[in-house]
Amino acid sequence: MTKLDRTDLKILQILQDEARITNQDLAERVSLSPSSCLQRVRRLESNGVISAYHAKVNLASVCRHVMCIATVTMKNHTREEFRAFEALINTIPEVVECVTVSGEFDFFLRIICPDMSSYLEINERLVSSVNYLVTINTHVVMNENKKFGAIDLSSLDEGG
Amino acid sequence: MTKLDRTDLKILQILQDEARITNQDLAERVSLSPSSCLQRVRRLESNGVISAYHAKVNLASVCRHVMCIATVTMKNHTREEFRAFEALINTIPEVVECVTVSGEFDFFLRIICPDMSSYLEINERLVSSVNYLVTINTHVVMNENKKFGAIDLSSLDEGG
DNA sequence: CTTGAAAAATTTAAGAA
DNA sequence: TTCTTAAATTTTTCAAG
Repeated sequence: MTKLDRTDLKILQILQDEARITNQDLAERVSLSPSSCLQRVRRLESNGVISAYHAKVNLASVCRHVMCIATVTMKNHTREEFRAFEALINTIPEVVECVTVSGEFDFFLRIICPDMSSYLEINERLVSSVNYLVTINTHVVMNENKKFGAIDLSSLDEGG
Repeated sequence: MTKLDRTDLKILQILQDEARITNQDLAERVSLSPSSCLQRVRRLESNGVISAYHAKVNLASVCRHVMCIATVTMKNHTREEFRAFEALINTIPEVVECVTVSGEFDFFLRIICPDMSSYLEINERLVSSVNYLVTINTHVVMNENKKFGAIDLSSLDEGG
């Protein structure tokens, strides 16, 4: 783990929300010269502190779609079945997120697909993956109240 | 809703994962001249098709933290209580995502905070918001199997 | 949409705090 | 080290076709 100083955190905070800011503007915002600002950004990139830059696309303007969140519970908690399920997930592009969790569920999935009938197909593939020893509950996203974008790094640093 | 042609979709697909690509390189990838490529990107931005550019920060390299997913069920499904809850969500930076869903739960929340004790504080604030007429179930994220980044636009267009 | 020139930004290198 | 300055390179931007 690299040590990050206050300036690095400022850079990260800005780039989280304005990833295409010019280096000159960024340098000014953090009170550095452009070259030393660039040096820090490059270091954050090569250290993996910044792992990627994403454009956020307003899907509604591209095409109709549905977003669902599915809770998944495996009947048998063997390593093999988990591995098999995770492997399957990675072959389905509509499954855009998968996390393993503690508690009554094993996974949360986020699935984005054109309509409910295509959702049902995906659901069937997921359920059949481990010989139907899997319970999936689906929740259609009706509204995105707060979207996952930037994280307030200061709320993490100072003990929330 | 703006009409998007094949080239726009290619641009969106690339920018989703490589938001800081230079316009020259982007132009080459989509077989356009730099100036007309830039024109398209600017149009996508001003139409809101591209809503933001985010740097993805590897939180583990910044500081210790926990990510939780919480399911929320309101006892009373009145508009006022929903509004109150949504308003509260927006005052808590550690709640980085909130969606309204159909099914047995009303909301899914994603919460990122320094540790479980700060999580408990946030939980208490959420529960007390509507006179404790709210049920929250917490799931600690143990592993991020597949992270939410780019969406395969072709899987949406062609009927999944 | 393309070309091509002007303006701006990025990147590199030399050297100071 | 990390920073700044300054020059060279590359990119962005805009006008004209």
